[in-house]
Amino acid sequence: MKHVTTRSAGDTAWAINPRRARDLRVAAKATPGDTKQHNRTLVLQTLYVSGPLSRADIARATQLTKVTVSGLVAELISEGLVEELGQRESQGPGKPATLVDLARSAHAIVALDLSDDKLLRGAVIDLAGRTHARAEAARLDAQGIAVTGDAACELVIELALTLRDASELPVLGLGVGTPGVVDADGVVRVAPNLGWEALPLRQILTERTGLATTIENDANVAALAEYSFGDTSEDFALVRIGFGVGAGIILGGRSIPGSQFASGEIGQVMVGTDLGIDAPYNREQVLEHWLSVPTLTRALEAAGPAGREQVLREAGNRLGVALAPVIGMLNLAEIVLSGPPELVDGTLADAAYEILTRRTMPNSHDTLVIRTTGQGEDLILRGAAAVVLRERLGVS
Amino acid sequence: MKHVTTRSAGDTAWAINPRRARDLRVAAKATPGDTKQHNRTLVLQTLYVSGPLSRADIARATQLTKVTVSGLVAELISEGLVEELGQRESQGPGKPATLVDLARSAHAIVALDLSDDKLLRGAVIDLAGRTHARAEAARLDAQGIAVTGDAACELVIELALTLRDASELPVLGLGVGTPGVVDADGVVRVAPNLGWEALPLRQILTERTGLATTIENDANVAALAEYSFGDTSEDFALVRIGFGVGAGIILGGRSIPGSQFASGEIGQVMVGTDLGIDAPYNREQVLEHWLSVPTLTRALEAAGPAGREQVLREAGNRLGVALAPVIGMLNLAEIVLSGPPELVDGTLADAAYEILTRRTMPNSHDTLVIRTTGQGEDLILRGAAAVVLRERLGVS
DNA sequence: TTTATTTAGTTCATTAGCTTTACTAACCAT
DNA sequence: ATGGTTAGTAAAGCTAATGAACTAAATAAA
Repeated sequence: MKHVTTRSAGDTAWAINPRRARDLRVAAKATPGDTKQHNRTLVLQTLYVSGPLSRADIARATQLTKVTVSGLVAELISEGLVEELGQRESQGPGKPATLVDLARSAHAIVALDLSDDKLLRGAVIDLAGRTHARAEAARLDAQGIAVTGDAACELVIELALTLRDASELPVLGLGVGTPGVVDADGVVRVAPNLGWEALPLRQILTERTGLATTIENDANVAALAEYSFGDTSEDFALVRIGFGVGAGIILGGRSIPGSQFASGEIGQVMVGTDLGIDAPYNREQVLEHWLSVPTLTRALEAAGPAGREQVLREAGNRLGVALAPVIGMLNLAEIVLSGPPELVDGTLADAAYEILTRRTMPNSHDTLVIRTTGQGEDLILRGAAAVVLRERLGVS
Repeated sequence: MKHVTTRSAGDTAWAINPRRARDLRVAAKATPGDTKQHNRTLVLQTLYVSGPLSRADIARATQLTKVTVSGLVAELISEGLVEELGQRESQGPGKPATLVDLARSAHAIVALDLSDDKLLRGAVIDLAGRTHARAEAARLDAQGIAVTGDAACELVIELALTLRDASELPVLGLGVGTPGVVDADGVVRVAPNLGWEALPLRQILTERTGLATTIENDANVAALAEYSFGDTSEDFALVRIGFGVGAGIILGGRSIPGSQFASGEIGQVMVGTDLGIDAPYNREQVLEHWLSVPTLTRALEAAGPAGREQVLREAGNRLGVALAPVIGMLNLAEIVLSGPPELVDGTLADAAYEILTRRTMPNSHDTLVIRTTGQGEDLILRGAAAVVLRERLGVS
């Protein structure tokens, strides 16, 4: 029934993953200053999420003492990040509270969206999410061809400068959502669409604009926007259907960058086994072949009005097939689709959902939600702004 | 070329994700005590991965001052977690260093592996990874049928008690790797194989054994074992081929639990589109149909020696098809396979790799490594021990 | 009208923890 | 011996959070 053996120790000690030792160098010590930083951010975050509050409210919400909160708030006020709003009209006994809030209209963020192949877009957005100015720059040259490489980079710099100068508010930072692979240092490792390779965009923009700059992949910032301003859960993927197809992934409330900063590259994966299970890589069998805006548009034109449903259904089906293993693997709660509503909404999304339920077991999909984004046109701009909020204020 | 508009603010403020406000309740304030806890863990972690060191070495490695390190080390020594090893023979001028190290042979962990359908396994393992005792309990009743439900639970408790009592060292904690879905409170939400549903296993074991207990899914602890003691990167998935097929995922060095604590359920996902793209869910088309040990064994018997390669190749192919979207999506650096070596090693792994390279774009797979685990039979036991180390010492 | 109660926010002394500076201990080399 | 080097400790100081006591300003009750 039961079998017990006692051995002399010393046979098979384990070895510790050598790469972990290296990581340790990164693990930082903590100081009292870190404690303060943490609590400061906690206060900011509380205000950010829960609107105007009294110091006492903040103390209750954060579990910090009134004394500590008063000190932190005073500091934040002196930095201009928080402002007093006057007294709350008293409701019940006790001294009336003085309300404080993030100075939402006192700072702005410059956000850029480089995801479109024809038009670079940008905006000045304040901390309340209000747009104060917009600017666009056509990516086309005199011959009507999209500019790339250094010329495109110059266009981006110009756009950033224009918006920086258009802002009447002090600018907290510059956030950029760009297609391509962006590493943790803000270097665009590769962005075929823009003709960039190993372009240190963050450094360039920081130098040229004087603004604290953050660069991230467009699908990632889109996911962050959805997470910050949508009604998402903590585990979801946003699939962006545009010139290409890419995804941004949030797990446990954290953005997933991938080992090579190339997460979300779902568009280039083969879908289905139409050509046999061991068929070689074939561009006609990758997800983008069915799902990108250019190919979808072409297919819809070719099919005519009668074939429209069929084309959209096929696209949704393929998306479902591609996502099924991801859903099973990650136990996602939600898939958010972003793309032209007339293409994505309805049939396409429905078909994807149906295929997902057909290809994964109920456990994996019975709480799954699939829906389209409610953030509209400004998804990327908002995401770029959210990235700056996260980096500069620890708020998100 | 460029088009700038300045709007009055106030048009479209963003709304903050309402679920975030709720999460805030979890976000905790920091106190000076947290700082100390952090640094204490940092010292432990440093000793854990870098072997015996002098106090001065630790100070250099952690960036803490010698004074702080001396204080923390003194405390850890008084708790019995760290011990002085005597002087290092001097090499060069200066006072010779006194070496200290984790008291690796002074504490033990009781680890249980419930993943096998016939045999519950357990061991007493010290902090160096040496096995001090082993015990097993057959899951079969008098009729030779695997016990489930409460009877299985009793068997687990007995096994834990046996090992606890067999340990001559003080026991730091009890770690359990079990099949099924386990939530953050150590409740087994569902484990069909063991006939458990909503079983508060952690609570039960804590009460019955008096040991600090941690329960996690078997594939997750396997991944953690590989991450702790293998030579993995920070972004990988471990695919466990056993009675079923499940996976554990580590991204950025963190374990991914999934929104419903059910990550890694890759075995129940349909693979390929043999029956058409919109075929209904079919157990004959899910990954486990080709890849689990029982089905593989059966297929190999049916095929005979001549068909062996073909069967293994097909299984590897299916695994590759299922993993391709996951690889593209997560940009994993590595896939680790765990299962009977005679089945998994070689043809199966090779086929999976080849399919992966055929179904994902080079960017996604050109640095991808696929290999089998080097942790052997004790993978789950080691993982269960690693979980306890992580929970109790913050070390991993 | 006066008094008690309640809530907001501040002042002050205390505690916890890390750091700097200064020191002793112990070793090597000249 | 003496100077230089490294390990480790002691004492004082700085930062940050805390608890107790206090003031301020309102409502409710007597």
